[in-house]
Amino acid sequence: MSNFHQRVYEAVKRIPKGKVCTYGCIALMAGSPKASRVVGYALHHNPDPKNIPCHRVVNRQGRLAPSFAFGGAEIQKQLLEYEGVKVSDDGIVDLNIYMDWIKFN
DNA sequence: TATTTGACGATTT
DNA sequence: CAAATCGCCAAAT
Repeated sequence: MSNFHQRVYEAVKRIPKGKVCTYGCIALMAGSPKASRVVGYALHHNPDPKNIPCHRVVNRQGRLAPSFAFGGAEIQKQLLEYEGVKVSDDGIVDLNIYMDWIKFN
């Protein structure tokens, strides 16, 4: 298994409950700031759905991935709200609020 | 080894 | 504001 995917998985697992992270951010933590695409690719494989909260991962706009297909954007929205994340009707989250945990990493 | 592809990002039209 | 385009990187075939 490639070290890169491994890094991505660990990074996603590190996301605190009630917080979210962007693909680019995970890519940055994984060691490649530009590999945001690969992050999505890795999560798409999702070898460990029970430990990998993909619903906490959103795109740069704080918007739920349009091509998201793990059950529908509504599901992700509900999951995030259940964890205390405010989600707009369009499925937009406040990155300014939920990205602040990153500076502690 | 080379080509294709994809849960993205940022910029331009 | 929405669609199109280019750039980026690694995995899959």
